[in-house]
Amino acid sequence: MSSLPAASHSTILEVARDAGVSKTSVSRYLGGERHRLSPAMQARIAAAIQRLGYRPNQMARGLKGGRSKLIGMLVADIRNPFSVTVLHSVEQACRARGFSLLVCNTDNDPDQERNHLALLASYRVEGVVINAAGRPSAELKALAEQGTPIVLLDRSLSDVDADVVGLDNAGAIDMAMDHLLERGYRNVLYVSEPPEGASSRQRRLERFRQRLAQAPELTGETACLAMQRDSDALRQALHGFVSRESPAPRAILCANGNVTLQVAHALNALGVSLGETGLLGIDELDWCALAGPGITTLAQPTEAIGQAAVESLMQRLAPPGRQAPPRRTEYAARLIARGSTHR
Amino acid sequence: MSSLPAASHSTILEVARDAGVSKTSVSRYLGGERHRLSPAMQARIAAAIQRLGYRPNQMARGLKGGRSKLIGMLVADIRNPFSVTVLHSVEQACRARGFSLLVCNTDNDPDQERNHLALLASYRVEGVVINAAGRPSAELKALAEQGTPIVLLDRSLSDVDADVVGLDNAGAIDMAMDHLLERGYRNVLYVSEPPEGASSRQRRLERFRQRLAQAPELTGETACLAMQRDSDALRQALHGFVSRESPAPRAILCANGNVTLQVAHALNALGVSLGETGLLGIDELDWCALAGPGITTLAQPTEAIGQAAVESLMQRLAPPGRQAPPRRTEYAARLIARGSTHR
DNA sequence: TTGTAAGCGTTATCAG
DNA sequence: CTGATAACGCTTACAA
Repeated sequence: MSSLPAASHSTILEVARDAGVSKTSVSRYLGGERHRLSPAMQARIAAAIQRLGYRPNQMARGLKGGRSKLIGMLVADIRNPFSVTVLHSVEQACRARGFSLLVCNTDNDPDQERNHLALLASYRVEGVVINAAGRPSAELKALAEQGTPIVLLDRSLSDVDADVVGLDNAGAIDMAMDHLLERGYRNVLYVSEPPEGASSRQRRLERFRQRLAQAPELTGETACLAMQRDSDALRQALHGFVSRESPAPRAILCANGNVTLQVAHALNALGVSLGETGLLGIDELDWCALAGPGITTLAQPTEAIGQAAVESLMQRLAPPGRQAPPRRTEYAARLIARGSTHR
Repeated sequence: MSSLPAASHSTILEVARDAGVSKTSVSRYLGGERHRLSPAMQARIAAAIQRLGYRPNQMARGLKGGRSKLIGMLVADIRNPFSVTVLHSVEQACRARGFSLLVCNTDNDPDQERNHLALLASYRVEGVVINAAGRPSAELKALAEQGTPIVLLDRSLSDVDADVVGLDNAGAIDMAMDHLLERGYRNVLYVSEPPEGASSRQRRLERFRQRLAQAPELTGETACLAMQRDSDALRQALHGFVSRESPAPRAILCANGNVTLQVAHALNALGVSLGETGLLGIDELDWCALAGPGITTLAQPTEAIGQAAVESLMQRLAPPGRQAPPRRTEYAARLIARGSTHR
């Protein structure tokens, strides 16, 4: 039994020679056109492939027809559980359709975002899923103009044609406020990261203010702060809110999972008791049941979002004809009530 | 101002024509050989590239020299925070060296693992970082035999040449046990997922048993269970442990972050008070300070692990000569003491 | 049913 | 310094 050196990768030509057929036939065999080959030839090709351990070179494959079979995904922060869950579902959806996912983490850095976009373009990705900062860079526009389908997660961008998939932000805020009101809270602090370019953050903030304006029985305020571990600014904002005289029961509404985490840390440090002071966060996290009496959350349908994103890409990939106008898909949040909103 | 159609991607040939030079010169310009071109030509090429918005096609690039500039990474569970943190650091390290990362999530499924490996091979990745199940598949061996550098995270594989980077598992268990002893716990339950093929799990379990055997003042037991949300088996095991008569103070040692999460859920459901019953988990999680009095953990140096993995790949990529034998790099854990081990 | 030949966009090897 | 020209591994008309 001779050990095969298998020094480098074998090519389609080698397979063809080994099987005593032409490259074309092997290519056909691989490209799902086996029905056009005689059984005998199929068998010989299969054997040769087996023998040589042949694997088609996707690079070469992509070169001719332009089918890289690659989808790119830009993630603003890969350590954010929401992003990861969506990423997970995007990857599965891609795989299910024979695509692979090239994942790029931007760490919320616009420079990296532009670089990554250029990179994805250079690998000729057939579509891009973007969950990142916001400013529509030249790179993004170039991609769009070249006809590469783009889908935006959670935040929309003016100025560039792309489908948008995400949460029904206004609906989520409504759901949160309804819950807090029902539980008897009457004074609400909305904590968010600075909205900046992120349309979803803007939308949530805006809706919160609308609700405040609409409900006379309610008072409230907002705090937009950069969230970092053990932020003094956050601690002070929270301290100010919880220590101020207020006859109305108080609650804090967190704009996303990261805010919830940092607020929970800060409240913990301040010795605030959850429930008496309400706490509700957008984004479900796997530890929310464990902190104090449990933290009430609004879960996003991450699975559906990821699938819809890929679905959206695929639709635009299929017909070379005229494209439908940009479309947005919004999903409703799901409330998970826990002790932090139980007075 | 005419709007450029920019229908498709422009090629090096188009740039060459636009600049009135040859393909070769453009290629040289791009390939870091500008010093061999006259300033005049450089300027014209730069202008043409700018004008056409040209981006080299990595696919075509990879075809000729075989340099795909791609590293593959197999992740067993992308929703595991430890994996994500390492992934993050691997990606940064790759980028810093001009490589991109093709990430594949296997969801702990050996089939997917093999498929993904074949996929990575087909994209001619120049190296692979693996953080996944274990059985050395034919695909993995093929990759190794073709000379693709492979580095294993956290678990080693007999039968295939690969560097291994991970935690000093025995040292971590020692650190944990020393801490528990120092805090006065004398009866320890070690909870782990079934070790199966995972060498690191085996190593930790084995060391726990050794420590038990070495310390006469200590009693203990182990529970190896599949961890799933709200597992009955886990709840029963924990219930048995905490409700049994025992004069010696009890503590639970969790083999990894997922175990810690599930154990924390189960203890919560059982109404066990943390601290009185000790709890210590391997892997630091960002909510550990928030659960009850805070959960004591052993943090893995995830950053260092990711960097070392890529470093390892790069070293084997460089010299085409004879390769050094497989090497293993182990890092020490760091103890973060919190209320859950304070009686 | 099978094969021949012409690219796909780059880089590398030669000559000028 | 600069430029033809031949690969690289594969797909795809176009023939036979």
